[in-house]
Amino acid sequence: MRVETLQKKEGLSLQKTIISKIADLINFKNLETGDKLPSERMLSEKFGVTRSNIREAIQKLEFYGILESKPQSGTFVANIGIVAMNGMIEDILRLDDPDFKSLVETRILLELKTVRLAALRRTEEDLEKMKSALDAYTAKVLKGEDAVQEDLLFHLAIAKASGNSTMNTFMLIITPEIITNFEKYHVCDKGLASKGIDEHQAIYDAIKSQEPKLAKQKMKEHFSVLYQYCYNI
Amino acid sequence: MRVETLQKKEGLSLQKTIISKIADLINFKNLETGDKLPSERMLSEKFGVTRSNIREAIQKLEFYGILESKPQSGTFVANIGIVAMNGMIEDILRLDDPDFKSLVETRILLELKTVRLAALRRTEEDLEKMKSALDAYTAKVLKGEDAVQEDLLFHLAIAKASGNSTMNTFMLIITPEIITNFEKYHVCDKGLASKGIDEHQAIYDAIKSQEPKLAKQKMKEHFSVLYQYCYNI
DNA sequence: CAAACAATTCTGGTTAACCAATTTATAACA
DNA sequence: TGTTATAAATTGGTTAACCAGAATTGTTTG
Repeated sequence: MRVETLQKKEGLSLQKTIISKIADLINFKNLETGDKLPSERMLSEKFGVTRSNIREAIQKLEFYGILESKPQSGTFVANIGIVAMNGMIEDILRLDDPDFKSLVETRILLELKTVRLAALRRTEEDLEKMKSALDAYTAKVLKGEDAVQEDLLFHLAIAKASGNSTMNTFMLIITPEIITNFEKYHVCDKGLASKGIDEHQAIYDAIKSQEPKLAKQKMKEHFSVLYQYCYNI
Repeated sequence: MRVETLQKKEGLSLQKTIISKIADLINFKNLETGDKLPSERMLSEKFGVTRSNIREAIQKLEFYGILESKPQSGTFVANIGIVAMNGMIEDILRLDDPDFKSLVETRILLELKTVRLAALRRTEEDLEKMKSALDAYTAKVLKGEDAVQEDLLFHLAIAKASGNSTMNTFMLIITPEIITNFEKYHVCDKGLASKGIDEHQAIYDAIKSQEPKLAKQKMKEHFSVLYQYCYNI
């Protein structure tokens, strides 16, 4: 276990080293938007690491939109400028793993927005999805079973109904970590389950009747426990 | 170009097919949290695709926290339950590429929060970072040059100062796309550049003097043009 | 001298063989 | 029979060879 973690950290810091070296290279050689990077093979030799290491680093920089790989051609500096690139790489290198409070804080922010948008934009199909998720949640709770998953599926259905694909994606990204941490820390109290049903129902009704402010208000009430966790403790 | 796009789409739909098949497999075999998936080799044979394809699909599901690969052991269903998994996979499969308006809408939401948090939590070091980004932006604008990058670096510095690593990451994710689309659609008007300096300065001052509400208000004013683009046009 | 063509080199992507660690099966011993 | 020790098979990860296509260079021809 300790070895695995260590290796992972070593691997991560190796990747960071490579990213940093690539950034240095771009700066030192004054590469500009659209210029071609040295080939992966050349970089791997130059830095004394394997081509796989280089590829991983490049792929990460590609994910953040800094580089762009074209098959059978080369890897190029994307059309964000050098200044932005340097700033972003600096940020990427110092990125910490998200802590749970950051996650919750972000979730609350996102959901207060998605629920408002959902109330404005939801289609009939969206309503059906939310309804079935809500029913599944209610059924589980009434049986006295754990319903964290169904809970979050209802919230994801709202995100979907918001019509904002970026927020939908972000909700998908943070949801699994929320689930695991919820179970780990036992944040949610089972005694509040039946209360949860009413709250969900109220949110659903507000979305159905297309009242954005009411929907946001109901969501806020639903999050009151989370608020406490996030800011009071 | 058309061929490349087509191939990419084919590759993407192939991946979606595989993801879908993996989900079917988990459901059909009633695999539960912690259970082991068939080996990559077996899956590749079963689905009639290469192991690389399988690995990519698994990695994507790993990114969303649905699966978990352990070296020299196997790939396992993560400890989010089956119900949540099915819901999430459904969402993942239908995820569209984010449109620009979603992006802008999300950016506005994030920044109105990060600027508030930054006003509350900023350290002296954060202030220095923001100041230097601000100076770089001002200098460029006064020289009459394009300063989209410096602009966004200032905003990223604010995200950093918010102390919320999740929001910081999300800002990093959407920033490159914002930059390229800004340049493509010429959303920002150069005539407004000097106005931008004042607005940035006002935001910085509010953060420095730790006035969250004022900071949010100033950011809102700064975004007025974006608001118009996002909701009026 | 310039333009068109051909062959060679170089590119990122892909595939298959390899590796070390793990798990399982087998056997030997108490 | 139960337990431990050992060997064989299986795992995800890694590496290196391979591929098709793009880019470049060199040659030839008008």
